[in-house]
Amino acid sequence: MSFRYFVLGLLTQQSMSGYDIKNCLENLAWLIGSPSFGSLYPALHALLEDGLATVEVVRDEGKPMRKLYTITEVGLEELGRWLEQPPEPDTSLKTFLMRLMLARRLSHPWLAEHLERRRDQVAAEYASLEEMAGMQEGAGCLGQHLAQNYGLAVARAELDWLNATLEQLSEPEQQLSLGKVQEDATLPIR
Amino acid sequence: MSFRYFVLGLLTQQSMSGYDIKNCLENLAWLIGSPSFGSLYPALHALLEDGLATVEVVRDEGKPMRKLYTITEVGLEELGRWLEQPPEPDTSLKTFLMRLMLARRLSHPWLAEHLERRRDQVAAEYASLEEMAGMQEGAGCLGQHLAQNYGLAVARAELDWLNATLEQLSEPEQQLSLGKVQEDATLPIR
DNA sequence: AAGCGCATGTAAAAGGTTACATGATTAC
DNA sequence: GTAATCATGTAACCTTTTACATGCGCTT
Repeated sequence: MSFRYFVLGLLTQQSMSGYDIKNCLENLAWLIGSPSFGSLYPALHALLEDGLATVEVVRDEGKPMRKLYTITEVGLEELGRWLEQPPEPDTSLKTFLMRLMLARRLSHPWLAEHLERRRDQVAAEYASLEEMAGMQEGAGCLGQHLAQNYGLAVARAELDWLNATLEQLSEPEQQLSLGKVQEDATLPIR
Repeated sequence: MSFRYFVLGLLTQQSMSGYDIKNCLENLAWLIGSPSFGSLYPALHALLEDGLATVEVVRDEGKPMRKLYTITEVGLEELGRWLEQPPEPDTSLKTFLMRLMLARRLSHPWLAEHLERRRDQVAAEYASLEEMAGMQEGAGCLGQHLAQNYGLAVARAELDWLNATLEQLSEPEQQLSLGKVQEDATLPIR
């Protein structure tokens, strides 16, 4: 399950509690989904058991107790292995974005490869949708026509973004126009 | 589970076997996913049990036996009920597209409402992503920056498409530029 | 006769959600 | 004192995938 690794990746940015993680994923639920506590807490327990993270009970005055999870060395290695896992023909936007979000831990060439892979996948989907649309040539019922158009529009937007970003990446002096980006910045938790 | 109703909806276009359905969804796996046989066949059995569909064993010469599923009157009613179900704050593109694909069975005003609902949802997500991006103002680490941009680009494309389509819908004489659309056209199965 | 594409199906396992249970603290 | 927010956790349930099992008919 990839959520497990994504959560592990989030811990590289900041030690967090289950509640923190939930809050920080809530904002992105649309893009990558947000797990329920019923799966999040067990996932954290599993990270502990596998030695990929450690806990520390924190007692801030005037606040309920929290359990801060921190990634371990072993966790970092395991995460690295997941991030650099080969091909994986996964068409899901979700998985792509989960890895993209952890880009800080990615080498520059790996990032480019990640984006290129996505571009190739989307391009293939785009072509197959176009072919489907061509096959029906004015036929095809309303719903399918609409759904195909929708899919084509989204795919086109993805391809444009990917191509533009890859181009920026290939100009090393530009650094993606992200000169101001702080390497240690974190997701807003609440 | 919405897949069940979607499968039922596909049967309104054509009587199909489980294998047919799988093939015809494979093309759209990118957009709405394709269930495995392990869930598809049981789903079809369930439709039978509930009287929403009937089977007929077909033996074409020189071919293995197939089970053709056909939607019943009761199935049509049940499907109608599902399609017209109220709000449902579902942000998933998948569910939206599943219903959109069955648009033929939707009344014109219902279709517009369906699109408007999606537009409102996407607009809300867009706003919240923009707000998040604003909060970080040049901060935020590379990955989050990229993921947010990606999400914004996709949302923008969706909004453009939805607005354009809604506009076309509001010009009744245009009929969505789909004058040639055949009401009885079907999805290509293989 | 071996292998492949068609075609259907089941059982075990994995993964997730829902609903529930608990408890501290703050605001009204 | 009671509702709301913070915070963690468990168990029952539902769904889905994975892996397996089966069999026809065509081609080599």
